[in-house]
Amino acid sequence: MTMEPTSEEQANTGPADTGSTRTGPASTGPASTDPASVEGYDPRAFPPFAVTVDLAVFTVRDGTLHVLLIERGQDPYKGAWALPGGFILPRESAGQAARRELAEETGLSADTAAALHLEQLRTYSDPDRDPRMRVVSVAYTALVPDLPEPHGGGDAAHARWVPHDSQGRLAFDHDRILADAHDRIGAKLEYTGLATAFCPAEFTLGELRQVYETVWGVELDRPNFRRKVLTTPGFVEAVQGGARLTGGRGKPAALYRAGPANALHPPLLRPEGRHTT
Amino acid sequence: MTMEPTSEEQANTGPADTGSTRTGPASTGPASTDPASVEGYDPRAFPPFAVTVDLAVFTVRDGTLHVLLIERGQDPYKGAWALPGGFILPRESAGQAARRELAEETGLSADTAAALHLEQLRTYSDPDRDPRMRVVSVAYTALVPDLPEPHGGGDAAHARWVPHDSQGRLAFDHDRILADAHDRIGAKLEYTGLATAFCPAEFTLGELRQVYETVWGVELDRPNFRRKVLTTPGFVEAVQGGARLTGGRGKPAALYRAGPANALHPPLLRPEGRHTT
DNA sequence: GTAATAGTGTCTGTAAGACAGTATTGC
DNA sequence: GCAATACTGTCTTACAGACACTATTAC
Repeated sequence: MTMEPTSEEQANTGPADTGSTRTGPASTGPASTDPASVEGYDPRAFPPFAVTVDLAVFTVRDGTLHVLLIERGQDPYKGAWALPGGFILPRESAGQAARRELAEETGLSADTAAALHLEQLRTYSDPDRDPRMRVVSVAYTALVPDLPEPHGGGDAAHARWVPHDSQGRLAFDHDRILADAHDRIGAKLEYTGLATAFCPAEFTLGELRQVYETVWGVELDRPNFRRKVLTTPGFVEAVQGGARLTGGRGKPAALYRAGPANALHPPLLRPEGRHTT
Repeated sequence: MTMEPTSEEQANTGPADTGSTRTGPASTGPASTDPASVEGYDPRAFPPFAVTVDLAVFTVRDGTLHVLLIERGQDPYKGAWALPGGFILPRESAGQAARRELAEETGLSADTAAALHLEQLRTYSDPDRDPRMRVVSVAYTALVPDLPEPHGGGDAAHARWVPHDSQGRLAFDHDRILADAHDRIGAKLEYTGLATAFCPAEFTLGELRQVYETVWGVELDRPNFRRKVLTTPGFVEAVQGGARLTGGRGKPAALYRAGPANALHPPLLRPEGRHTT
C-alpha cells in the first residue's frame, strides 16, 4: 500500500463538492441540521446501493501463485473471468458474507473455510464500476494452502485455480482489485507471519521460502532465510521428530508449524525492499 | 497491522452460512445461475443498504494528537461525539465523498482540502452498527497539519478538534473506527514518509520528530532520529537558507520540506516495534 | 553566566548479505 | 560415485541504540 492517494481518491474532487447538500437520511456520522433528514428513513429517499463482497483468493501451487476465478455465464462480461463474490445478506456483516462465499466457491466445509485466513482489502465504489447499477464492493483477500480443485455443486462448479499473471483481463474492475490484493500480500509477508497461511499445517522451511519467492518473484538465499525465520521469535515452531523428503532426492527436511507471533520483528524485508500495500 | 482477523471477521461465521442462497440480482463477482437474478435489477428486490463515509481526521497540536469530532444534534446518540461523515452521493465514489466531507467539516476551500492526505481505512458493515437501518460505512483517515479551529457555516459549525484519548465514548462504532485509524497511522509512520503530512510545508526536524513521538507515545533519541531521516533517500529535502526559532530559545533549526519518497527504506521502526493494522 | 534547543561524532551490538563447507538422501 | 536437497558456520557490511560533545540562541 503506497502512501499515494489512489486514483479513486484523486479523481474529480473539485466538481463533486456539493457544499452542505444532504440527499438522504441523517448520516451515521455527522449531526445533520437538515430538518428533512431527521425522520427520513424511507429507503426510497436515497439512491439504491447494492453492496457485495469480492474475493481475491490466492494459493501457491507448483511454485506458482494461483488465483481462484469464476467464468461468468451471463452479461455483462459473459465468458470473462471474474473474482468470486456475492451480495451481503440482510443480517450479515461483510466479513461474514466473505467467509460464506469463500466456503461456497471453494466447495469446502464451513469448518475448514472458517480456519482460512481472510482479510479485508479495501472497498471499491466507482459509480460506473458495474454498468447495470450502483454496486459498492468490499474486497477481501484470502490465503489458502494448496487445495484440491474446487468441486461440488453450486457456485464451486464454475470456479478454477488460474495461474496469476496468466489470467488475462478480468471483468469489471477486478484487475485492479487483484493487483491491489497482490501488492498487499507481498507487503504483509514482510512484516507478518502470513506466509504460513499458504502452507499446510506442517511445512518445511523450503516450502515456506518458496512462498516468499513465489509471491515476491525473487530468489532468496537459503541459509540466510533459515537463520532469519528461526531467530524471529514466534514465527515458526519445530515439530519434534518430523521430517519429510521434498524433491524426491536430498536430505529430508525438518518440519515446522506456524508460531504464535503475527508480527515479525524486525521485518523480513524483500531484497530490493519496495513497499506497497 | 496484525494478521489476526478482526472481531468483525471472526464473528459468527458458521451460522451465517446459508449455502448457495442468492437473494438479490446477479453479483458483480460470480456468475449466478439463479434464473430469477438474471434480469433482476429492481432496487426493491434486495435489502436497502445505505452507504456512507466516516472520517478519522488527525492533527498534532501542542504536542498532542487531536481528532476532528462532531457533536450529534439528534438521536440516536444525541449529544454524543461522533466522527464526521455523510452519505455517498449518486454519482460519487467513496473517495470523492470523503474529500467533499473533509472540505465541508474543516471549513477549508476545496483546493486546500484537495491537497490533504486522505486514505481509505476499511469498511464497517455490522448489521446493527446503526440502530435505525442498515448502514455500511467506508472509513477514511486524513492527516492534516495544525489547522485553525473549524469555522464557517454548515457542517463545520459543529466540528471541534478534541485531544485524542480524552474524547470519551463516541457514537455508533466510531470508537473502533478511531482506534483502527490510530493503529494504522502508527504503522504507516514506520515505513512511509507520511509523518510530513502532519507538518506545514516547511518544518524542522524537531517538529517531525514530535509527530512520531506524539503518534507513537514514545521518546526518540534526537541525534539518531536526525541521522535516520537525513540518510533515508527522498524522505526530506533541505530548504536553502531556512531557519526557524522553535521554542523561543535555543539554536534556530534548519527547515526541510517533504521529499519525493513515499516509502522508507529501511523503515523507521518504533522502539518496541509492535506492528498493528 | 544558565537554560534550552540544534547539531556532530563515536562506540557498540545486532542483524543481514555473501558464500564456503558439511550432511543426508535417491539414483 | 553423482546430483540434489538440507543444514552449519564465518566473514563483512550496514545500521540502529546509546551517549558524549559542540553550537547558537534567549534570558
